[in-house]
Order: sequence, then C-alpha cells, then structure tokens
Amino acid sequence: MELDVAEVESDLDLPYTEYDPSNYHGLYLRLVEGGPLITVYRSGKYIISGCSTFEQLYETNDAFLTTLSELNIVDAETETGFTVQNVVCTAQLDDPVDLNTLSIALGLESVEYEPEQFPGLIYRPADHPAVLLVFANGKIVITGASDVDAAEDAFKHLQEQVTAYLEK
DNA sequence: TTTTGGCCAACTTATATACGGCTACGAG
DNA sequence: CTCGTAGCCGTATATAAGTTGGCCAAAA
Repeated sequence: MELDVAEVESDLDLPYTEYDPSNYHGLYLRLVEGGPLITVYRSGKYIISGCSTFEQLYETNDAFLTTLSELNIVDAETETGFTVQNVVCTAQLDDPVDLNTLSIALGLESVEYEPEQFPGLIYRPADHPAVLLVFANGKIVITGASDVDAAEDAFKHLQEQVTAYLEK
C-alpha cells in the first residue's frame, strides 16, 4: 500500500509530528506528547517504538489505526501483520562481577569487552536469540529478543554461567 | 575512459546500561 | 581567575523501515 506521508501528516493534524525528507524519509508521529513514536513510511509500513509496556504498545497501535481509518486513509479491516520485533529488558545480578574474568568464563568467542570503548561487556550466547550487556556493578541489559520469555531465558542462562564460574 | 548497474552500509528512532571527555556555569 | 560540579554527548546493543551515497566492476 502506497501512502503520501506528507499528506498523512497534514490530514492527521497532530501537534507532535515531524517530516523532513532531507533528513530522514520516515514520518514521525506521536499521538501523545512525549509518548511512543510511530515512524510511517511511504510503503505503508510503520514502526512503533518507545513503549514501556505491552499495553501501551497495543493501545498506541489501536489508536493509530483507528485514527487512520476515521480519515479513510486505511480500511478499518486492514491486516497489518503487527508483531513485536525487539524488546529491551533490564535485570540485576546478585553481586558485582569482574568483567575481565567473566569474559573468559563466558567464552571469548561470544564476548566483546573493550572497556575503553564501552564500559559494558557484550555477550551473545550461542543458544539464545538475545544480546546481553553486562556491567561491573551487576546491572544487565537484555536486548534483541522478540518476547520477554526469550529475554528471561537468556538472563537465566547468564546467571547459570556466572554461578558455575563462581563455584570453581 | 566514461557510464551504468549492482551491492552494501549508513542513516534515524526508542530504551535500558555506564564511562570518559567536553562545555558551561556558579562560587570562592 | 580558577576550581568544582552538573549536564550532555559519544561510545555500544537490538530491531524494523526506505533512501541515498559510495564503491567496485563491467560494459560501451
């Protein structure tokens, strides 16, 4: 489906939009000030980012589609193929960790750790579809998973590796 | 030699995390 | 004027999207 994004921007008449093709070809929309960002493309595809709950995500999607159908920009029955592609989670280990020794424990082939470039250790577990950033104080960022269960599995895997290493 | 085509990578957004470097500002 | 601090930026991660520019190679 082709969309005239400039026309969509003016039709929607939202106070928080930005469209500057010389900078980026996507139309940025916010239904709520400071809320989730919707990036709309000429192809009719769109991305919603910046939600802190799934509820907020689905509400944003519903409100966006409702608004578009009210303006007859899209059919109310349009199949969007809406799916979550990436979730970002945080977690916390029980104790601080030495990232140099953790690099070896996790296996150098699946770790990137260059403290002068970035203070976090980057861990890509071979058997989990996620990437974990591990910090010396024990804080963790899990990203790249498409659902929370996968992120939790990856974190549990990390915890097991850390525990096994500490027992040695 | 010039032109054309194909391929790939950077661009932009959100978000947590943290460290070094830089700027700005206020106080002594 | 100088020193400290506060705030911000770039560093890195994932992911979708479409455009654009650069690079390389092959054809004219």
